[in-house]
Amino acid sequence: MTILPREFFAQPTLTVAQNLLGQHLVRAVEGQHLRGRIVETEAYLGPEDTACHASKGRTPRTEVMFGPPGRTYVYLIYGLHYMLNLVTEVESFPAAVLIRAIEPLAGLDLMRQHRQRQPSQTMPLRQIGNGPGKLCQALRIDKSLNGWDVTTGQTLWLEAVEPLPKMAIASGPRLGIDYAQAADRAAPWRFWQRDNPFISK
DNA sequence: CAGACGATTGCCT
DNA sequence: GGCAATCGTCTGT
Repeated sequence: MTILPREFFAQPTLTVAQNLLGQHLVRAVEGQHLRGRIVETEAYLGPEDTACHASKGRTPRTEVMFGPPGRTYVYLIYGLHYMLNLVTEVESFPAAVLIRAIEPLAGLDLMRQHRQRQPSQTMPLRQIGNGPGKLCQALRIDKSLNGWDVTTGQTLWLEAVEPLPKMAIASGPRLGIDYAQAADRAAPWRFWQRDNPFISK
């Protein structure tokens, strides 16, 4: 078992976004390891990318993206949902990869418990982590984990798996960024594992 | 300090 | 397909 090191994240963001597909995201909570395979990501490419929060400048919220790679950027959206990003590139270049979906592998009961609204029925496996807000809820990720260093192997980290072959990776425009300029809206910077049933949408 | 709004989700018709 | 939920962050007064 190898924990993804800082060098993995200190690369071009489009490279990291594709290489993250298939890797295991692990969250330690209540003495358990909740584990999911990353199956969908989106790249946010820094100050020139008008879809990237950091294009608006350096603010308290975007500060962590200006820091070293290998840390989390976690923020609240719509007052309801947390989003998990991993900071990429060299320090002071503000870019990150949004984790959009995971395929649950271990700790399923606790993940379901985190996601459950009515405890009466069992949530289908597909719906546990097939969206950026859903996977944060399943893994109990909130603002307290913003800025977390994922290379320490504690609390939240990534474990290395063989990267997917290029053939297995599909790409398309990013979602929910109507506020961005046309060219940025159209850029195919969302990546997912082809034919995987656990992607969002 | 008021106002606008968002890298979404789930429920309703 | 439409739309409400719900609040931190940012902007402009």
